[in-house]
Amino acid sequence: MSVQSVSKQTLQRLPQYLNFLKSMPRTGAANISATAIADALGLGDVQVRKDLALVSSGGRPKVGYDADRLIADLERFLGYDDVTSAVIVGAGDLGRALLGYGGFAAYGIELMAAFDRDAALAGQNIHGKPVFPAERLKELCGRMQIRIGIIAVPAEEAQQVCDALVESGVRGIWNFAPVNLSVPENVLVQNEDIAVSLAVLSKRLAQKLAERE
Amino acid sequence: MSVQSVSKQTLQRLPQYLNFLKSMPRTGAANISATAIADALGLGDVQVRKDLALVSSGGRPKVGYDADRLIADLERFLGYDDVTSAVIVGAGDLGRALLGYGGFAAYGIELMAAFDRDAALAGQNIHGKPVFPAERLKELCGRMQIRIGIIAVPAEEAQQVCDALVESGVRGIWNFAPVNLSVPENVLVQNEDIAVSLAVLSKRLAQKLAERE
DNA sequence: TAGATTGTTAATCGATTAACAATC
DNA sequence: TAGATTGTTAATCGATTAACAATC
Repeated sequence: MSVQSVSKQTLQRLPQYLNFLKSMPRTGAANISATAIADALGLGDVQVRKDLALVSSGGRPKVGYDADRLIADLERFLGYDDVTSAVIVGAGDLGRALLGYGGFAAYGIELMAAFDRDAALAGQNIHGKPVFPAERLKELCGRMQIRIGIIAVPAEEAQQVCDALVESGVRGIWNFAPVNLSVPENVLVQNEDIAVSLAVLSKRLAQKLAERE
Repeated sequence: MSVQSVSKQTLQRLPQYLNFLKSMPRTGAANISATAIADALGLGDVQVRKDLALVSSGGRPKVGYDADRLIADLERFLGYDDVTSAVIVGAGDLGRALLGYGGFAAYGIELMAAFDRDAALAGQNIHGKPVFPAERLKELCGRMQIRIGIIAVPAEEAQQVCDALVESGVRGIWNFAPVNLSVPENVLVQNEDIAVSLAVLSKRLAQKLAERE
């Protein structure tokens, strides 16, 4: 299947549409217009229409889009169909929160297990997923053909965990530790930096408060 | 103090620079060039220089920037100087993880307390911050002059929590629940959508894996 | 038919990159 | 002086918006 290319901005809006559509009360005839989506999310209607055109061809003049079909089209586009196995390393607060997040499936990511250094956690189930001791990481990731590793350990351990994941065949790393990981060229790293949002929030608020003066 | 305007893209890169500079080993003469930063973060050197020019005027030809001064300039620009009080609502896994995140201060956000519906949590300290029962939210937020509320409760409760925060005078809301909150016009909402990153990761990986075929 | 809505083509806007002058 | 680096001005690139035709 060809992977269509899509701009980063558009790609960031698509999950919002999906999210919004899923949260809509499903009452009877479930059609929705691009304009309604745009209003709800504070975007331009033309922009929404253009984004959706990349994903679905189900829009009908005067009627809008069939919500269920649009959800299905968005999920297909975003990867629902070809499932990738993932593990989380680090079963602390953040790791647990991620284990409890139910939305992975919609993006084609299947969370198989967690790993933790703490032997007391190993053997437990968290949100229905098994926790294994860190020593078994390489062995099990190799065996389970894990493609994505999610790093939720303290900054000091992140590089080491990253190396172990790469050795066991992981191709993509979602890094929640505030560190710049070094990886071989064929491995993809995506940094999840809470500080980015924090800065944006802080700045927007400062601007807003300043306006009012 | 005037709040300079800065593009969204630039604003998203500034915390990365700050992060990187802070994680650098501080060995002797601590100068760093825009090119070095760019290489480390996978950006263009001209872009880094242009971003930094908005924040600092400490760059010297041939020498680069003084790392400590650049850190200070970034923090000042990002709001370190004018501190805003915040609370977290919801002391579940995610709330706890946020309470343990030490980086708020660098962006001028001071985390005062957490609230939770669960009476058993109230009275405890988590990562050194007090947890109060949800019933006291309005009273205490009003009294403490809280400006930012961080919502880390399940989706079903988010709107209700949001309303309570707004009533008690909160001006900015950082929402981790996958819901579109409705707020009065003078309140700022920033949605933290893990699904956005997830989608980006999933798509980038699919593209990467497809390339190799 | 008239009105609402989609989808496309052209114009505008903004961000990135390239080229270059300034400086230590 | 020569080379490395900053910072600025102009050119390019890409994304958003506006205008409009198509359609139910």
